[in-house]
Amino acid sequence: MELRHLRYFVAVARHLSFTAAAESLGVAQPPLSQQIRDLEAEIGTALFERTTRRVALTRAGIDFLAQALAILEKSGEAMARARAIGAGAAGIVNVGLTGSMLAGPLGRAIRDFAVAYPDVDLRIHEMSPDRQIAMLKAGQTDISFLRSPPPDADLVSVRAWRETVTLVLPKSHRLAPTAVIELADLSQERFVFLRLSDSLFAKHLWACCVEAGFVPDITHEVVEAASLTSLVAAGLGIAIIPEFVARLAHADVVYRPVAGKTISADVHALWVGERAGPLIGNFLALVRSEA
Amino acid sequence: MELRHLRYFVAVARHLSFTAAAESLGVAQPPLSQQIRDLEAEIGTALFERTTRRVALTRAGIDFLAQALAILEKSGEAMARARAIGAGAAGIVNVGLTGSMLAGPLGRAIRDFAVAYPDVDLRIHEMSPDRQIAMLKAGQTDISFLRSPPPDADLVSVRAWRETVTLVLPKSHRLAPTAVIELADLSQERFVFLRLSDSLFAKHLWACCVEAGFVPDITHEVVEAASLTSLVAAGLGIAIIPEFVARLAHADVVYRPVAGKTISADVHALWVGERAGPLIGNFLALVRSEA
DNA sequence: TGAATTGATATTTTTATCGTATGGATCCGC
DNA sequence: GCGGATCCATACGATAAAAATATCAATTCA
Repeated sequence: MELRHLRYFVAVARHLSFTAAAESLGVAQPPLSQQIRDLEAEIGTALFERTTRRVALTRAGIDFLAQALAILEKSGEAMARARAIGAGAAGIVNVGLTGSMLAGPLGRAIRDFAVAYPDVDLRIHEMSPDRQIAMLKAGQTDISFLRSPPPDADLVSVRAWRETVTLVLPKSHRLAPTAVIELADLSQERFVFLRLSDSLFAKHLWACCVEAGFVPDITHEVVEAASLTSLVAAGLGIAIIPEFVARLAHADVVYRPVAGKTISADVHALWVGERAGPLIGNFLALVRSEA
Repeated sequence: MELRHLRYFVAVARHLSFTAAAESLGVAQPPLSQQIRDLEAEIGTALFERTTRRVALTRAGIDFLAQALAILEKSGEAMARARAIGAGAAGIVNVGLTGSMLAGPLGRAIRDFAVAYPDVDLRIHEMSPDRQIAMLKAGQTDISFLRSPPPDADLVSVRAWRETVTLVLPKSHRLAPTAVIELADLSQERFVFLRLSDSLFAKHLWACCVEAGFVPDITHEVVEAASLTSLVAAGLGIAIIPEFVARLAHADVVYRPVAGKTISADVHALWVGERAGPLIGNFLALVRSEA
């Protein structure tokens, strides 16, 4: 049995006429009769009761009609779904990221993507950077967003958006009134950092401090980027955070740009080259257009 | 797209090898490649990622595999169902009858039929005789069982089983001790009858009485056959009932055969000739074999 | 009763599927 | 690193399946 048999059968069952059905199918009547005959022979029972003048469904035919319609509909859906997935308009995208990403273009991109591709299931997985890389390689996520990712032969990496950093000071800090602050001015400060063992971005900041001529005095290490601002507000030190995170303004702190050589907080997208479906490309393109 | 494409696709997806899949399908490898190629062209997206050395499903392919399996299974089921219905091993049978039938062979037949044909849905519709005939003609029931059915050009009728009648007397009745009772002996009795306007069988009994030389004195008319025995037990008259109904013995009455010319209570099966499916034949054959 | 309509049948034409032969690419063993 | 083996793709002739044309038989309706 082939789908053609079902298409022909449904046409005859709809019109209850071989002639009319053949016309609607765009074929001649004899091949239609022949195909129905073949179908009945394969099933082993008559689907139509035909006199030369009237065509009627048998009981078996009535049941088979319902099944045939369901099968044909399912076939069409299967093709449409595969086509949509292939075109990147349907499917699942698992996105790895750290919480501090969502304040920037990524947050907007996630929202807009859901609107643009309603048949795509976008799933967010908030994790530490090294776990993100492990999940990517294990195939459990499709794309990850990291600041300062390490080079890796298995992974493709492009910059998703440019971002710089912002200094966070307690309102009462001696430098709070100062407009222009350079990194070197902070050599005697006490710092609140993301945990160096977790955060690649924190290591990058540390390296920038060293390049500026001092080793930062890190008094507290936290995991969540949002915690940094709170600790600064509590007067436990100062912090350097990605500029978009500073948009979640806190009343008890002030934000100041870091003058001098720009400190990068750029975010890079990473994925496994071979498993890059069109969905990933579509999503990444949207993220970059938001920047 | 044809089911062949799905069969071929599933084979390749199962083996993840064109060569092995072709062998399992019993075709050569090139036509298999060709069909997969055609399928992918029609869908508009690749279902496999192939290097010359490795075959893997794409995301679209993974989704399509699940759909293809479901469609193929459904196709097989549809054929099997149609085959079963055509062979009279599946479907629905609507049976029209009056309650007094179920005490006889029909009750056993219904039970046994459900065992023999588990895929057949046998539905009982208890109705008055004229309503049964109307339902038959309207196509709402498939077969009916009636005593003394009227001849009808649209309906086919065969005797389903032979049955005679039993006289029902109150225990205290003057004839209760008598073993041999003829119909003519009852000319002075008061009778409980099924309603003459409803029951063809009651009309038949009335005619038998007239033939025996008297017009029965009908003091009560009821609809349910079971009510007859209760009324007799209450001393309101005597009754003549089909013999199988007498099997539901009542403590306050006695049952006596009617001697002389046999009074028929035969049950006939009726159906519409053109709409007689194999199921009806199978069911009727079982009923007759129970008799 | 005869014209018209409808489905079945016979035969030719066309299309599509299949099989064989072959080529290119990768992997594996030496 | 080289040669054989394996695997999928391509090309082409053979074959089978489907479609079209012509025609027939049966029924309906005028």
